[in-house]
Formats: sequence, structure tokens, C-alpha cells
Amino acid sequence: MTGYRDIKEAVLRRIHAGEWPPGALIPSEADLAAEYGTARGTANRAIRELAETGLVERRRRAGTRVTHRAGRSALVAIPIVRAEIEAAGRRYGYALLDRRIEPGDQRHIGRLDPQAGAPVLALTCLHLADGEPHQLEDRLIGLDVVPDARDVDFTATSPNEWLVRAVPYSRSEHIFSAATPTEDDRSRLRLRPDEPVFLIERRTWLGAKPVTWVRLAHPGARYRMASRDHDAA
Amino acid sequence: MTGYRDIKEAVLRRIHAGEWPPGALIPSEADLAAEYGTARGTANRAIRELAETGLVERRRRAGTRVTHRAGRSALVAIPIVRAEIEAAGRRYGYALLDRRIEPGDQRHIGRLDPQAGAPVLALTCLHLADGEPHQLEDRLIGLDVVPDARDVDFTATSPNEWLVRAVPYSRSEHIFSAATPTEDDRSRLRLRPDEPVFLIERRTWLGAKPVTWVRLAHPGARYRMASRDHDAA
DNA sequence: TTAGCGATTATGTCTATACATAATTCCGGA
DNA sequence: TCCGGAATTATGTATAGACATAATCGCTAA
Repeated sequence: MTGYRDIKEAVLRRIHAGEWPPGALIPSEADLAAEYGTARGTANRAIRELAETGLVERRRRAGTRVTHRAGRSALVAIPIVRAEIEAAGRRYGYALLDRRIEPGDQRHIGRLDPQAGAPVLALTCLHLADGEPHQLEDRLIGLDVVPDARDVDFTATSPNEWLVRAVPYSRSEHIFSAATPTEDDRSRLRLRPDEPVFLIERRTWLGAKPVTWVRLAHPGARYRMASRDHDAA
Repeated sequence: MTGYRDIKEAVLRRIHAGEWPPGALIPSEADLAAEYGTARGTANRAIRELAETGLVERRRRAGTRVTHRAGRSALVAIPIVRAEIEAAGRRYGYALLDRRIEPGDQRHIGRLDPQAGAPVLALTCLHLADGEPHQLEDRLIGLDVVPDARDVDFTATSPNEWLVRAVPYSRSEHIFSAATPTEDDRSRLRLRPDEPVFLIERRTWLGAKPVTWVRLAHPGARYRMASRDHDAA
């Protein structure tokens, strides 16, 4: 039985083999269905999924063409720090360094962007791997959007772990960069002289409302974020 | 007419509204189809696509549950440097700094991993934004896999632009990190004292054969890579 | 020559039905 | 009580047929 996966793999193989170079028109769904002896729906699903990964582009009436691979995307998984450390076979440690409730004001503009006056929970925590500082987390949580956060014991549960379980979100934004560490970074992450930090800034929203902002600082020389992407199949 | 998009949006909305919190079981395809007055295939496509984004998880017989958002993935687009610079409204500049053909040996292990003895094209180029150094590119191309690269004039076309047009690939891997610059980085990127670099390392394969390895160094203080992800819809 | 319109075509989506497959539940026998 | 197999159930996939929609092609008339 030929399934949509078989057609997908076959077309993928033929593209990689150079049978259809970038820009070339591949056979129509009807032709592929006839060639592989399936219903058009099966060929449709195969080619539709290839189009979703960006390998081909489809237009009604004009047919399906192999994409010129400008600006392909990579799927980067940003793991929960604890899972990441444990997956590497290291012992996870966690400490809450600071907890404050502040009125939302100018200080938070460009980060959480809270409604004026809405209270903001500010947390600072440290994640350790085998006792070594691994990630310094500075977080803001909008208490108007997530009132429950006020009563959580963040000495026991890290904000990340609590949030992903308790609060849904609809949109997120990540910024990656390399930076010269602040004095805080330097002492809390016990950085070597001149060691840079790898920064991830993440903001998440639920609808239009900002849920949380977080700055994650890692010892740059000791941190790597990896991703793999496939053409599917 | 209710389409699969409508069901997708409706379910998404109900999850965000808290009707089905993380871990909760959502109605079966049959129930959703009945509720929205469609065929099961339509509900199937809606929920299947939500599962592809990681919002829900599906298991045969056990049903569909809202995901506990541990380790969600963000889709990070890694743009072609020229497009990135021009999109920011800046003038793109490019220079080839070095070009060599070397026999593949130990030096390339862990990077391109070429077949022993296969020739390797090594390129160093600089990408500029408004005349300022923006990205330093060190690249290895396996000439056994991509023989055409030997005859390309890389003073006119950057390797990236040529490769994405001319060579398909089936798999890629990215590593992001922050690092202390090498002496080369420092002089060629005209870094300020103690300014770190933001590094992207990418390797791509065609089937089992390594196509290219590249190290992209950016002035850390002046470079940011951003991504946005949505729940779809 | 060309503007415009209808025919054509490939993709997009939906339907109803069918069978496959994985996983849980239930029930009976040892 | 515990084990194993059968029934049940939700998802996974395929089918043939139908109509919608976008875009192109080609013909006709101005």
C-alpha cells in the first residue's frame, strides 16, 4: 500500500537527486496520484506537507514548484533549563535569589509593558548544573494577568516550571544575543574574566495581554544552544 | 460553511479561554464534528494541525490532551544576511577576504567531517551594513559533494547566496553561542575592547554527505536575532 | 494590436465511508 | 487476586466524488 508518506519521501528523493531543480515544476497531484496508484487526496497530503516545510511552493492553476531556498527556517527548541541539565546527565540545582512586588511603571516599559499601575512580580533566580551556575533568570510577571503567581512559593518551584504548567499563552517572542555581563551576572554566574554571556530574552502574551518577560543569562563560553531541522520524512 | 480553520480557531480560543486547561482531554474528533456539523475528516485536519504546532498531544484510543507547555519550540528564522541587512533599511556590502582549496584532513574534523582526502574549499568573507562590519563568515564546502563550487566567482556572489540557490540539502544543524572573539574576529569586525561575538555555527548535509560548514561571527553588542511564534491560526 | 471574457486547469477543501492501529477497559478463567 | 485475551474506542489513513477558487490560456471582438 502506498501511503502519503511514501509519496512524500519519493518526491523528496527525486528533488534531492536533482530530477526537479529549484524552480522546476513538479507533476500535478492528479499525475502523482496516477503514477503511484493512489487517490488524489493522498498525493495532496504528501505535497501539502512538503509545502509546509517550505521545500516546494504551490499556486492554484500554476502548479507546484521546487523552492529557491532563500531564507529557510530552522526549528529551534528552547528547553526548560531543568530538563536540559538533567538530559546532559548533570545534577540540577535551583535557588530563588530575590522576590519583589512592584507597581508597573517606566522601569518595565519595553520589557513586560504592563498596564500603568498594575502590580508586577519581579523574581531573580539561579539554576545550577552540578553545583555550577548555569543560568541566571530575571523575570517579570504581570499580576493583573496572572494573579495566582502572588501566592506561589517560588523557593520550591522555579517560575518557569510553574508558568508552563499553570498559564497558557498565545504568542511569544525570543531575542538571542551575546553581551558583556553586568556586575550581577559576573558575580552570580561566577564568570571568568572577560567571559561573555549568552542572552535569551523571551516575552509571552495571552491575547493582547503581556504575561511574562524573562532575561536568561548563561556563561557564554560554557553554553550552546543547538537545533536540527530536517526536510521532513 | 464551517471549515477546518474555523474548528481550529474555535478550539484554540477555548483552550486560551481556559475551558480546557493544560492536561485536559478535549472532545474527540467525532464529537467535534457533530458539534460543528462537519465530517470527521474536517475535525481531524483541524486538530491534527494543532498537534503539529505542539499545542495538543494525541494518542490513539486515549484521545487528545492540551499540552503541558514544557519545552515548547520556537520557530526561529535564520535569514540570509543580505536580506536581513536590507530589510533593516541599511546598505549591504560584501567582500571576499580569502579563498583556499585544502585537502580534507584533521583540521576539518568536527566541522565539515569530509571524506579523508576529499578537497575542501575554504572561504572567508565579510558582510557589511552601511559600511560597518556585520558578519564574518568562515566557510568550508566539500568539493566532492559540490564540485561546481570550485569554479564560482565568490568575489561577486556570497557563498551563502550561491549555495541556497544551487545546492539542495536534506538536514541542517545550528549551534548558537556567545564567545570571546579571536584576534581575527576582533580586527575584521572592528570590535570594541571586550565586545563579545554572537556565533552561529551551521552544518548541512545532503543525505549522509556533508555539504557545508559555516561559522558566522557577529558583533555581540550590535547583533540580535529575534523570533516570534504563534499558536497558529 | 489589444482588451476582455470565457474555458481550462491545478490546487483547496469537504463529504461519507471504510478499514487499520494503538491503547485502554473489561471480563472471565486459573 | 492476578493474568491474559477480547471488546471497545479514538486516532490514523485511504478512497471516490464533488464543488470552490485562483490563475492562466486562448479566443473573440473592438
